[in-house]
Amino acid sequence: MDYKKYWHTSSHIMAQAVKRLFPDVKLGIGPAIDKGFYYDFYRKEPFTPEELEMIEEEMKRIIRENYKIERIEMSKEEAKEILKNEPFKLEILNDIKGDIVSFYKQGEFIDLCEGPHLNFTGEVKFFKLLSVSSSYWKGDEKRESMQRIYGISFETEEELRNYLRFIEEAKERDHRILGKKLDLFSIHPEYGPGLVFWHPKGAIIRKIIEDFWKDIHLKNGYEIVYTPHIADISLWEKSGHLSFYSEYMFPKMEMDENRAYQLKPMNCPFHIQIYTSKLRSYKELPIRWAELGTVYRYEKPGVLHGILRVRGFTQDDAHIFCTLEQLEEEICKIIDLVYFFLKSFGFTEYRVFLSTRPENFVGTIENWEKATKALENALKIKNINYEIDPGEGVFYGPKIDIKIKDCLEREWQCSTIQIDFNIPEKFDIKYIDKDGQFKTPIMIHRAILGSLERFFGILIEHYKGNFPLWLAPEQIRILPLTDKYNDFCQDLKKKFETKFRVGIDLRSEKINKKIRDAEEDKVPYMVIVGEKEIKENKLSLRKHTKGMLGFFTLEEIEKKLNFEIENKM
RNA sequence: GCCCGCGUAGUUCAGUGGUAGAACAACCCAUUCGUAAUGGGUAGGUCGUCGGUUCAAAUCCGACCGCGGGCUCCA
Repeated sequence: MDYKKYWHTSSHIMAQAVKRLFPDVKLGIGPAIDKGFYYDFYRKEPFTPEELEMIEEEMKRIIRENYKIERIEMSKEEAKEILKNEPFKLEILNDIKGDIVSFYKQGEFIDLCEGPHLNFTGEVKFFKLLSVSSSYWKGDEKRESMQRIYGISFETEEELRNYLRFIEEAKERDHRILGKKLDLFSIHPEYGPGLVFWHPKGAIIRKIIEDFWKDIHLKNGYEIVYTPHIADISLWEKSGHLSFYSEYMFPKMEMDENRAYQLKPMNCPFHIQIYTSKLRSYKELPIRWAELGTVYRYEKPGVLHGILRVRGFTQDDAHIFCTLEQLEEEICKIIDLVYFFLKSFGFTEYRVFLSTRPENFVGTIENWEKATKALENALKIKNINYEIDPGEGVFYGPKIDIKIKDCLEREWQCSTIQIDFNIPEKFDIKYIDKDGQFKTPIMIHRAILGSLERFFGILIEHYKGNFPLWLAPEQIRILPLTDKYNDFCQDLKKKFETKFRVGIDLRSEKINKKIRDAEEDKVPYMVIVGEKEIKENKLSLRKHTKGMLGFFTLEEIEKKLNFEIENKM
């Protein structure tokens, strides 16, 4: 089923309804999007929920009236006459190349549009208008603010219901809500919007991720480095950040002795300093330096979002210094590492993008082509399907971006592999080659998880807070049936504690209440102890969301849990 | 940054000009129970901040800060 066409027609039906109800509203654009459709209208006031209902009713009428949808072609001159009262449409008309343009007409409504569309308005069966928001005309903040109405439509009522349920499901997974409920992190806007405070339960997950990350990097030919959070402003002048990145940088800190320091928005200039601390030989290359480097960027107020978009974050950064000949193999190795990490966290679906040379770039076209070729070859060697994003590379080099799909099929970009010709030249870094000549290495920037903050937010939503055992902050909670068994349970806790992260609920509550609270805290395993367990020397094991598993010995439980942890289940 | 909406107890929310409320959580007491909420009590709020209107402001108006939905941007 080609939903693009379906949704595009739905958006025209919505525009027709709006035009009938509010004739003064001017039309913008109304495309189908990944999931649904929208139409931008120019109007002073936003649409109210009541008006949305009116629009929905009118749309139902248009669908019932079942107009034939006709494609009409005409010259631009004729089109201008039809669109004389639609300033935004006229602007689009002027941008269109060629002399003939197409319109689509249904009933009294006609719209400049390339199509394609359905044949009749009655083919749209079930729809819902979802939200209203504003957007800039042509995405340009200097232009008019349009009112955008989003909607979704399907052929069957069931599909519509499923989609609405999906929206509800996504809300339940919201990392901002789960983060608060599960006591993982907080943000204190009065003391710093976009700055994340990791609570003990969130911090233990971060520690596990960091340890895993360091371990795997050391086993894969990387060396770990640490660099400062601030440096003299001159470093940022030299790197070029002050001229091309200053709008994202926190203001400099003026000091005495004529010095000013700058909080780092990126780690690369620091790694370069380590590189230049001595003379390098070709024998050392490739050099792979990794750092969980905390950077600060002054993101615009409106773009902050939970811990997915923040102002202080820790990148799982690495810089690889290598020769052009080594480039392809290094990229292959990075891709392997990316896939290994993503799989470990339960992400198995990816989309890969190769971004090529943008209009503004540094370096020679020859180098750009070599680097792009290297990225492309690596993808081919790895047999990876990829899409090309023409002109979307960073100004200093081409890149590969890997987007992961979470369990709701939502896409997130974490991993990025960027080739950089610029910075090695800016800092004039060299190595001595076989022939005794000084040469400039190529640098690769790469991040796998992206940032720990964003990745953690994605993980929370992906798992809905039900972390796999290896990540769960509290792996087991011991629930004594009554106070009588508290001492026994305290001893049991000591035994488990040598191998697992264990909690205990000693409140004089009923077992049902203790279970309910443990379930709500999303603790993977509950061990319930009463008369029976002590007598038979077996423990009652309950799994989160699954319920009672049966009776097991301490050893059996340890073995089972260890297996799950080792396999990251 | 722009458009719109919102800001009341730790949390979720009620309260539209006249003495600040509920539930959950916390604390205390009672209860000792077999796989998703035992009962009772106590404590907790300059109603985001500043200013204005008014005899009187959580409530009306303005500015600022922040949050949310989008736009733009991005790890």
